[in-house]
Amino acid sequence: MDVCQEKILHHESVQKALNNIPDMDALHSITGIFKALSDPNRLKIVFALAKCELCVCDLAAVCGSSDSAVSHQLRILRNLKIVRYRREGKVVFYRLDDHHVSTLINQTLEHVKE
Amino acid sequence: MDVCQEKILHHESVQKALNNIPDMDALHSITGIFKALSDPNRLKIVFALAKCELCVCDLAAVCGSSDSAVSHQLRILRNLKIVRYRREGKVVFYRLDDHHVSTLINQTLEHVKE
DNA sequence: TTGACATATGAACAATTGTTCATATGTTTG
DNA sequence: CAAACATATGAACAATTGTTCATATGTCAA
Repeated sequence: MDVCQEKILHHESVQKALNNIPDMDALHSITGIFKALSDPNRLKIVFALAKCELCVCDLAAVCGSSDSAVSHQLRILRNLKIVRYRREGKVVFYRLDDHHVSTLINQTLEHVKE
Repeated sequence: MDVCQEKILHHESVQKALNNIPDMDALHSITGIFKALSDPNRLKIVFALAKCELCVCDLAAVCGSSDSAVSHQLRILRNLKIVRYRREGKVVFYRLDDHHVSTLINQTLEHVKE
């Protein structure tokens, strides 16, 4: 009812805005990244891995949560190509997939500090 | 049980990682920003406002959702200092509070494109 | 003041999320 | 091969989230 087009107050601006909005696919890719970084434990994982390579139970110690919980979180980060891993015997080492993400969180740190 | 300290495999790395993790307050400030940007409609709002100032019902048209829903979302963005507003008569115009956020989403766009 | 309009907000409900627990997979060592 | 260990995963449950609906606030014009 109030989604009705007749109600738009500033047509040209709305049109300009609409042109600037990425398509649904891109939109969901971006929200995926942000959602991944919106959980304190996952963010801890990323901050930790920004410093050095760590295995699952190291990360569990860092986060103060269980191996299982961390493993679930790591899968999410893996699927989004935020982290990659390398197996060495029984141990699986995780690290950041690229430096984009550290840049991202550092930039957000700046925003927050003000 | 598996949070036990004895299980840590790489003590020095864990220590180094722990030193790199911001305190809880900073951590929650950052996750707050990311959480805000992790909703498709809020992200649309931010992309829209990156282009020009818009009122609530313009934004509703852009997002394809109700005025009320948009207003609720705008409060979240307002509380996080992501957007600011200006009243002109009956109409309230929103715009981005600073350019940090547009930088942030554009950077994420880059990450996603690869 | 009254009515119309733009926006804001509280309550409630459905959908999503993160954890735990149990169990499975994969790897090394005896 | 079996046992021990590191990690992964599915199901289920509690907590959080985004929307809708009803109503409230604030502003303008008559």
